[in-house]
Amino acid sequence: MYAPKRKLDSVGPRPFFLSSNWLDSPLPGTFRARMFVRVRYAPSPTGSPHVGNIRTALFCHFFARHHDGVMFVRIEDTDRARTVPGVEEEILESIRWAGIEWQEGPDKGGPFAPYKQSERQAQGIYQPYIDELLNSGNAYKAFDTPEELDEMRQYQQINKKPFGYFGGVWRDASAETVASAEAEGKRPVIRLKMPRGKMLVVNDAIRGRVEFESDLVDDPVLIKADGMPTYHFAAMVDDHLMGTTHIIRGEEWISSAPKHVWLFEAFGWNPPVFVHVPVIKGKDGAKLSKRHGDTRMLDYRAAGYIPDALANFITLIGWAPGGDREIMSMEEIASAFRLEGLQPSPGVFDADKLKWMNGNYIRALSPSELISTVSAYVSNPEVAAYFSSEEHKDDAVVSGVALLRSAFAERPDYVHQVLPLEQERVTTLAEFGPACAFFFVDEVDFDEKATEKWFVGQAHVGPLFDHLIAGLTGKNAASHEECKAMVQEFVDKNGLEKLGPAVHPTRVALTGKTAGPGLFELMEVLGPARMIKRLQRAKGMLK
RNA sequence: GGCCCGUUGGUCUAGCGGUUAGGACGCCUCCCUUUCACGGAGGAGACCACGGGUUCGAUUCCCGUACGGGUCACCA
Repeated sequence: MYAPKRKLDSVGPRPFFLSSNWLDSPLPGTFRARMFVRVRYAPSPTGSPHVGNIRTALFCHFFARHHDGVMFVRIEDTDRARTVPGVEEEILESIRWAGIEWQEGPDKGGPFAPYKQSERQAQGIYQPYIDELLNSGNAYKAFDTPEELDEMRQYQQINKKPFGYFGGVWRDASAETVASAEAEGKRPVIRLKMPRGKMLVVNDAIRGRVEFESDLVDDPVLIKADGMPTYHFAAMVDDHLMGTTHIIRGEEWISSAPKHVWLFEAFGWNPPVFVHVPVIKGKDGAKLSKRHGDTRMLDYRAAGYIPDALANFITLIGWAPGGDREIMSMEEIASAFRLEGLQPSPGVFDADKLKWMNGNYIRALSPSELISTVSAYVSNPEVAAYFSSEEHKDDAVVSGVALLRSAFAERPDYVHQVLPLEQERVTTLAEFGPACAFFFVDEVDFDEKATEKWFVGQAHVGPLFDHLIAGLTGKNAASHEECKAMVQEFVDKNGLEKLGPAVHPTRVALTGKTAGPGLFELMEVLGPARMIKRLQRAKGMLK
């Protein structure tokens, strides 16, 4: 288990080089590599985390690991209406499955607990800060009704004005006006008073200096009418309070970044470094979302992906170690991870390449890892549910996995022999089901093309099966070599030039298919009893 | 529409002023071989979006244009 080398109590006034200008500083890379890092992963529990969300978490994790820093998780649940029960658990489960390690969070506490904004709000943590802003004149109460705001937006749209709230009547309303509105019992929101005529600079670690004209940035709501803070407010206050050194988040946040830097400015706080990572796009070029299908992180677990493979693959979208390296362990990525390797442009999620990578990871599994991995997979109820759903319906997988599951329980030794035979032929764990099914069923399903090709009009096949049945009868086991000798003997006696004409029909009789593991390996595992039965049944199908 | 960001083969990318523009996925061919797969060897595929500069020299630096993306909520 990874433990931060840095003591938590070292969080405090940050050294000069952690200012957002750190990129401009002449400090050599070696010095930067030792910089103190505290990063947060701040998801909102409004829906199942998808691969894009988890990639951000992965970046946080690798960055923190690389610098022996701290990663913490903070749940941004300030929108009560949109908070979905159970999602918080799913988020934690997703990042845990991805192999991410965090040192502080809602599940494990930490020096800055609580790590859930609804709880922080309940403790009154944000109150003094909003009061400070109100007192310093950097925030104001606005009493507009939703209808009025709608009207404003329509007006702006029609007149092609910049959209947004640029003050209305409340930005500079007199104390009396505000007081009388309050006396009427109206519930205001509190908005940040953005500066006018100023250039707001966001120092982004990937893009460098990004400028925004403050006149074009509207006044964001800080506190909603129900008293809850918005993301803009809560996240920045918390990032300051929790000692965040780097805000690693999706590129979709970049346009609200000037609001965030201004907030830090208004408080007189030293801002963290912003790192806006590029979005992940679907094949259609648009930001990855549910409608692209197969984006939910845990669906990949159900679909048979190895977490390390998925993690490896998605961190490579938008990040590269700088050479030709691609297949990298979590450790290797952590040690190679530098912000400089982050890409500014969005990347497309290529499911084919993911499959290739997953196949690589499956092949790299040791015999014991193979067994434990597949065993855990087939006993996971998520799997059947996933492949029974309408979008992913695959009966072959469902039944194959069920076969494997009961085989694990009833004849583990047999399964252990079977699995390695398909290891280099599958690209997902799910494929083990259909691929291995023939080992476990009483009667194999015959592929029509296979029987047509090898069971029809091939005079030597009948005698071949008889030969094998005769050779197998009375045996308890038949080794790879013995099986091969048997087939070879038939080939020699009948003047067949190659092994093929004997091998292929035998394979079809035994497995029902034309593709699969080496015939003799598979025969050894199958054993004489099963083979004799199958050979006899196949004999009856010859034409 | 405003603002912001981006642009190297279909996709992920290396490159950080001078390269036959490298690798990976996918695709094709061949080899290995009892099939499939793995593995190995090749191949097709990029006028480095376009147009201007700067420079002895630009994929690399600067400016435009085009195209793509992001964002414009009392959501995050």
